[in-house]
Amino acid sequence: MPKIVDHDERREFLASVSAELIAEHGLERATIREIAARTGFSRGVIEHYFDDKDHLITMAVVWVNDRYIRREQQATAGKEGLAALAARLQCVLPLDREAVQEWKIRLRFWSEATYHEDMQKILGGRLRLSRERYCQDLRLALERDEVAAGVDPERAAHRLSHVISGVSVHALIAPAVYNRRYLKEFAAGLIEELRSGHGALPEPTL
Amino acid sequence: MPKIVDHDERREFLASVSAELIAEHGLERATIREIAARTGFSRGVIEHYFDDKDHLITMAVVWVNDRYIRREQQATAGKEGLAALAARLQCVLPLDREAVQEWKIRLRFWSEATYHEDMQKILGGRLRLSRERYCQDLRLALERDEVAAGVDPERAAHRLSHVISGVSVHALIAPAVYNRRYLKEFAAGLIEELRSGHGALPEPTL
Amino acid sequence: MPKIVDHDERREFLASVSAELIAEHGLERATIREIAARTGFSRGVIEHYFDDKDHLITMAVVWVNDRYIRREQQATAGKEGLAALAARLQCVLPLDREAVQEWKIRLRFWSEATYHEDMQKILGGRLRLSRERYCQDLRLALERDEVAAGVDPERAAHRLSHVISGVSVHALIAPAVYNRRYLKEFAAGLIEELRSGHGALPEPTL
Amino acid sequence: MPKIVDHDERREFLASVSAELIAEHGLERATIREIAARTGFSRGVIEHYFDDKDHLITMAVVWVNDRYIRREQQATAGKEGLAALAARLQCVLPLDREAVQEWKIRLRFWSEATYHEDMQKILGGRLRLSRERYCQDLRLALERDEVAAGVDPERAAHRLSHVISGVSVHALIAPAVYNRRYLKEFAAGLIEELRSGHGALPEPTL
DNA sequence: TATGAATGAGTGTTCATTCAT
DNA sequence: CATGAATGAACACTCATTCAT
Repeated sequence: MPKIVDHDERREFLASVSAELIAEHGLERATIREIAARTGFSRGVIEHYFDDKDHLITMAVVWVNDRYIRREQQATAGKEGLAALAARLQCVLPLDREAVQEWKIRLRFWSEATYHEDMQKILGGRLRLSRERYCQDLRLALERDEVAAGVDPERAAHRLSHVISGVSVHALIAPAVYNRRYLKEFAAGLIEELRSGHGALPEPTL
Repeated sequence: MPKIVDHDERREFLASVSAELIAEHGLERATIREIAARTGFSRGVIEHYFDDKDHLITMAVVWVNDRYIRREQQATAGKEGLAALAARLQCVLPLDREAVQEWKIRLRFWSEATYHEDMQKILGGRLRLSRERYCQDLRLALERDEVAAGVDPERAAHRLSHVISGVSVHALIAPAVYNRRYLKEFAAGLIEELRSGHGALPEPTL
Repeated sequence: MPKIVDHDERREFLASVSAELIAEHGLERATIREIAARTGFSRGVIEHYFDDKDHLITMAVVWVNDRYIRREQQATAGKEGLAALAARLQCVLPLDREAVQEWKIRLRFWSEATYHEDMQKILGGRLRLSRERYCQDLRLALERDEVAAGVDPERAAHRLSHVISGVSVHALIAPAVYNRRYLKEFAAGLIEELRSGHGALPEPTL
Repeated sequence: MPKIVDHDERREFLASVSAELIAEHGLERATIREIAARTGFSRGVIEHYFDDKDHLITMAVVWVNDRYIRREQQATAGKEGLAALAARLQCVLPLDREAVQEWKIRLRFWSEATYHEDMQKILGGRLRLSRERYCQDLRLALERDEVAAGVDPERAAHRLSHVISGVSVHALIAPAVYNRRYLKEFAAGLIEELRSGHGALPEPTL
């Protein structure tokens, strides 16, 4: 019998190393050679676990997202409404190594999605899902009177989604300005804004 | 008698074609070969105008930014305060081909800036400059009572910057959802919010 | 208790699948991986039955020839002279799937024999044997006055061998022209020619 | 100005070296690396002259055929009828190094044509053309009474084509038996047969 | 006996870059 | 000034083969 190897585990390991590499030095340096070198495996071993490089990269993207989702679920476990939303914010903003890594990778593949329709579908879908989670939190928060009555959960969720992406991306390219402290205050500000109803955006008068 | 060639013009032309290529098919396909083929120049001519590929790419980034700045200056000429801010929004949001192209390129190089310090410095600087322009608009708007008194121009400028980046990037990866109409309404909403003072963010209670 | 496996049978099976693959997609695609995938065996099992890939390929060639010989023996059983020769023709010409497969493989390995002496020895030997079978048929046919008296069996056998190879190979590369009907008429023509003595080649006047 | 290189000449040179390599060690060893090594160029140079390997190989095949056609034209210049046919035979049969080389390559690509439709079309077309040249010779020979009246030029041309391919291929795999002397006598026999009318094949009685 | 994990050589290809002309 | 010939490094990928289990 051959050496027993947990394929899924190994696949996950390789995907995680790929993700690390992408976050560290960019997608272009995430070559099979480099990944093999980092993992200590030979180049050929990767073909055992992935059809080709595309598959590997895709799995790296999936792995990063899965990790993020898991983190978010853990952080929001038992929470609802505004508390859950606050937890989500803590999770998604690039406040720790993992979240920073995730944003670097997200940024790279958002760029990729610009001219790859498949990627656009995947990443666009994820964007929608995360926005829907925000929306659900807001709806529950509204029911519980945790947020001002004037807040439109749909619009606010869109707005939150934008502002989170914006500030996170900015934190990557201007980390001195948009540092941990800034991000934390920013997150607190967002929550407070919803609570006070300042986030109840007026209908634009076109 | 040497052929008379306007070096700067040609350099700019080459940079513009590079930018086009990057926006169209990604940085990876913006090879010297492809640029040479598109411009009709020989591969060798490119090294005359650029030290190496990095230089060429950098100039493409510069070119895109210059074009954007020029557009913004044209759009805001003679305007001040909230009107200028509104004009800036119209300019920067991916509402037309040029702005979309710019965002595609920006997105790609923001990703690059993640692990290239030089690029981070350049792009971080630009981010600051554009934020300062927003801030200046807001200050003038405050003086003229175009925006609610409670608005903190600094904080609002940061916030604007984030939300603009966020919605623009989202428009690239989910163009069906964040389409032209959405963006236009969104821009109008932002202006209205400032005017009405809903954008006057409360201090977060940490 | 060890699993009981008929080694020869399995070896033959593997060889036959290899032959199939060679005929279908060429020698280059007859990889161990592909053979393993087609047979359902693991890659490793193949090395148990064959020293290396060369051995496997050689056995595929042997298998194809064996199959052909068996077919020819069946077809000529109880026949002698011109009747046997006609049967041989029906057997060897690419008139059915099996014969076509055989010719594809033969053609590929004749090419191989061009620069591999071992293969040349094997295939050259087979060529001689098949020619000798033709010759023997002709000798008997002469004894029985089935063919014209002037026919030199040696020379005619050589000639038959050439023309059979030629028309068969041509049928592979121009199947529209050299179709089943052509081949059948051609075979009949060859027999008729021997019968009538038109095949009694004059000595060349050098 | 760059070094001036005759592209066609260089392309032809590279194609000829490829053809040589194919004839010597088979298509599989005709790698770009090996070709580059033989020519003394670097690997990269080949991309200057050929789109990809397929192009290179195709040109090698074309080159071989062109050379053969040129040789045939030279040999048949000023000749007609049976004399031209005899000259063609001298040319095509593997009597010298060049013709042997051509047959080795032909054989390899005939095998390829077995499962590549494009190649089948090309090689099938060439087969037809060469047969038509035989046919034309025969028609003229008939007009001049160089061949027996009963000869059907169409049928004889097909037959010639087959037998030439057959004996040539056999000469490659059994060179000891089908040596130069055999081939020469064989060619003479073919001509004599046509002259004497023995080649006037009777209609098969199906 | 059988498996499949692991290896590493070899392939075509793309590319930035150098440099003689 | 400008060309494009030439180079060689790097890449993904395929494959036969080895070997511990």
